[in-house]
Amino acid sequence: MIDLKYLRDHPEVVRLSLRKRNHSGDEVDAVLTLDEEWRRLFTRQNNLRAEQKKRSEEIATRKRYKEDVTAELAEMKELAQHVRELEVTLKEKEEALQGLLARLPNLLHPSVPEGSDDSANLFLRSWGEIPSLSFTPLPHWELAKRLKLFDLERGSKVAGSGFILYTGWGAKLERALINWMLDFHGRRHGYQEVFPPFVINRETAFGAGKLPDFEGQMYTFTNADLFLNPTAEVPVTALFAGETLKAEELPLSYAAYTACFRREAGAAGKDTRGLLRVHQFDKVELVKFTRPEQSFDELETLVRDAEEIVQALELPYQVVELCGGDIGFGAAKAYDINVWSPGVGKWLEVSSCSNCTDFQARRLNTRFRNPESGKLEFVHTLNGSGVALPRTVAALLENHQQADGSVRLPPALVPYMGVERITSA
RNA sequence: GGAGAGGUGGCUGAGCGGUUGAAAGCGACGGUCUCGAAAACCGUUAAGCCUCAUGCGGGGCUUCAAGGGUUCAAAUCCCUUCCUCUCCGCCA
Repeated sequence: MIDLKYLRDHPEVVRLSLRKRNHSGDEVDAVLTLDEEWRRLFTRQNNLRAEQKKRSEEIATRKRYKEDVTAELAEMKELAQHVRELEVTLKEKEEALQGLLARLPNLLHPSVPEGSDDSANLFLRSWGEIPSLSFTPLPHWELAKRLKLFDLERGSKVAGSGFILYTGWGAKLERALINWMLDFHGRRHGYQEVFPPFVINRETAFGAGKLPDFEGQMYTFTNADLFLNPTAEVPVTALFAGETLKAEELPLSYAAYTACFRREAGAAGKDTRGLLRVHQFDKVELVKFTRPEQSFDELETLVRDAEEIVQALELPYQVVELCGGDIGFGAAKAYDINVWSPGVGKWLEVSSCSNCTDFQARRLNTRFRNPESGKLEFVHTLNGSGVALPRTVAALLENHQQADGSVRLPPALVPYMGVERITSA
């Protein structure tokens, strides 16, 4: 949520930020108009309530002296009715205003590049060499078939297309990667491990910015008002909703594994083969709660932490900064990590790291007391994949495939897998 | 799922429908005392919003799990929902 007061004082800044995101910016005027109406009504109601309270107290005193108050009670009845009516219209206005505000994306950091889609994302750096193989690299679904790593048909049979059944070494690799990533972030970068629920309620989904506009991307239940979690960012960011964190313990860093569920409605075809786009996937997510002045520095270390994962997996990657048109709803600034996939011949997004500034914290009401000012302030929240598994597995298989059809495992994974390579035997 | 108990400020915990935004205690902060500290004593100690002044600040409204209702007036009465605890049932 954007700060309404800020929007009032700096409508131009908000408008420009919206335009950078391919919005018209007219939302700002709608908010301002509604806000003015609301304030007018609010002041009126405020004054009426003050009168009501004052006269109620008078009635209380007069009754104590056994005076007759029937005339007053009649008048007050009318006043109470008036207040009630005003309350209803005020509430309508307020809900409309909140509705508009809840749909405004976060303010972009001024450094975010201009651009309407991912083609305008800014290349920052790359790491590793694209392997030059003596043979034609196979795509991961082909390797998986030969090595019996996952079974797309049977996954479809039990749940539907886009739900993967991992088998044998494929299943073990999935488990190994999860354990290794959690250990890695815990030991090397000091993230505290949490294992959140895989379902989230409405408040949590709203707080993270997934509602009201992205409800369609989540799986819902017919017999409970819950959602299957689309990313661990949602439950972990909401951990301290309504709480006040201690300034001295910030920044707080958490690493969480969850399965992630996404409807990906309408997505089918060439970009969705194998593990490229699925309805359920595993992900280790990194979440930070920071003081406002730290958050952009923390974003840099967050990306580096995620990069170390793909480095240890020996996967060539590039880091790009997302442009205004490609950046997520809650993010003020974001980076993607894309690994090279020789079998598919594409860069695959395996991580997205965002600074959501106070956008989610305001929705969730997660604050800290600033020791300098003594005031309560919203924390900043950050999240980043560290990293998402399916495309990482795809890139791992494709980059480390050998001429003999086996797949070499990077040293980091060997202790977790118990073997140095995956073979069909 | 059934039965019961309960949800009040940072915490513990009072609260006959009418100066109770809320006693008391603890904690925290400030002060007195002290060379310093402890103890003792004194004081301060919720948040959000609107508005005036915009330097401190002033005025008003809201908030006692959440939502609705009764009433001139609700922490207090009624209804619904959520959560916690105990017992039962079911279950890996």
